[in-house]
Amino acid sequence: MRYEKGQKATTRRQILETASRCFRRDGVSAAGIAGIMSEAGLTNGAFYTHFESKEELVRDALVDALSGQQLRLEEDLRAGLNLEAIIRGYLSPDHLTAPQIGCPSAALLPEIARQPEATREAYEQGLSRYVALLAGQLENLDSAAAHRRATAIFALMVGTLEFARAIPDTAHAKKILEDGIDAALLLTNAASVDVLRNPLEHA
Amino acid sequence: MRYEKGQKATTRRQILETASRCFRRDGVSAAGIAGIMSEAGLTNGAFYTHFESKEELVRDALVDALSGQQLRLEEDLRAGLNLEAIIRGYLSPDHLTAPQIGCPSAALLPEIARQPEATREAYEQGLSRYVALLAGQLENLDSAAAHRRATAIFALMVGTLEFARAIPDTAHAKKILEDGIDAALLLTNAASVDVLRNPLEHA
DNA sequence: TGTACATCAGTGAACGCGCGTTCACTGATGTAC
DNA sequence: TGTACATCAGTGAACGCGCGTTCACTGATGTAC
Repeated sequence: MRYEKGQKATTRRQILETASRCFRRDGVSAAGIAGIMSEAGLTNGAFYTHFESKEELVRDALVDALSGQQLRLEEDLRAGLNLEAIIRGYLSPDHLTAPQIGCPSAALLPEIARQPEATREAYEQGLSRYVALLAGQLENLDSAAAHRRATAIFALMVGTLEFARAIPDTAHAKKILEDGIDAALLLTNAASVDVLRNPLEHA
Repeated sequence: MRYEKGQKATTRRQILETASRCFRRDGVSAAGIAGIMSEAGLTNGAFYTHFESKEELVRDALVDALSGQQLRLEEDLRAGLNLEAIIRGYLSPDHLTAPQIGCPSAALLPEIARQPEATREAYEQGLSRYVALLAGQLENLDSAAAHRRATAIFALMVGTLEFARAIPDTAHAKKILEDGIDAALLLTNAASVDVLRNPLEHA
């Protein structure tokens, strides 16, 4: 059959979004083409009409997930949420239990480190953009320091969510999320290491 | 042939250590039994003399890697290293480029979250013991607060190392490690969130 | 001391299965006349 | 307006391959007599 104009682009979107979900849920190497295609409502053969290889799908799906995450953050900021609200949302029980639609970093980071260079470059760009958005919310630091601090805050958020997802004790997992929130807020509010080492000198 | 007494235990150790390296290097689902066995100098058939399944190997290899990490930390502390030195060692270029013999959390966390409950329970125990050791180094906080802070510091360390490993730009990766060190030290030295919010009140 | 046998860690081929990828084919729709 | 043909997204079987796992077999050594 011949399909309506735009049909191919729609299908590609569908595959991309399904793959992005499958990768975050099952891991990149554990998620197979046939499974992704069938979950997208298609058969395995159609895959190569849209992508050259699994490697290309991984890269495109990662880019898609990263830009989705960025867009959601931009919306949240436009809606007036402050950094504390962003952090609380990220380290929430909802995000804990929904890796398949959540942060691609928290779901895939060590596996991204094992991907080909092109994929890792795409990741680096997505990460930098996201960190830049967070850095813009740190008003008590100059631009360079804010970027450095935002990198660490996001690393803390990712590591905390990964811990909480890995352990089977749900109550303990939620406590870990709380610990992460407290420390992230501390990093958000602290002006510099020096202030902490000797608060009086900076009074 | 019949082997000397203790031969079987030695071989099991050899398989375990090889597997532990392969899992951290390639990921759990990407590392295969045949590859691990051949890297251990054996053939695939011998595997089931020592382990019931890949799942059991994963769990045992993870436990082994976690206890190895704990032992190394205990040695470092006995040798007089303080928390800052521990953090600098963890977020060092050497650790960045040697995931196969490094921290199992940084190499495997999202994949651990997808393992069967028994494996995740084993991970939770290993993590708790490690965090408890770190907490013991936070002298400016009471025991409960130290444990909570240590959890966050370790999450920051893990997240930072994962970021640095994922991005292909080595110079940028090393900057990220530095950002992680600064923030981790800040969390190490800060007494509480309140101090940071209003330093003067606590003078 | 010498010989026959039991032991069992390790070998290597084979099992069914799912992987990523290829390809001849289908068939509804757009286009040409 | 009606008909013949070209298009091409999608189908589904098949490719070689490696996966986790099984199993009949090997053969050096310990043990029994």
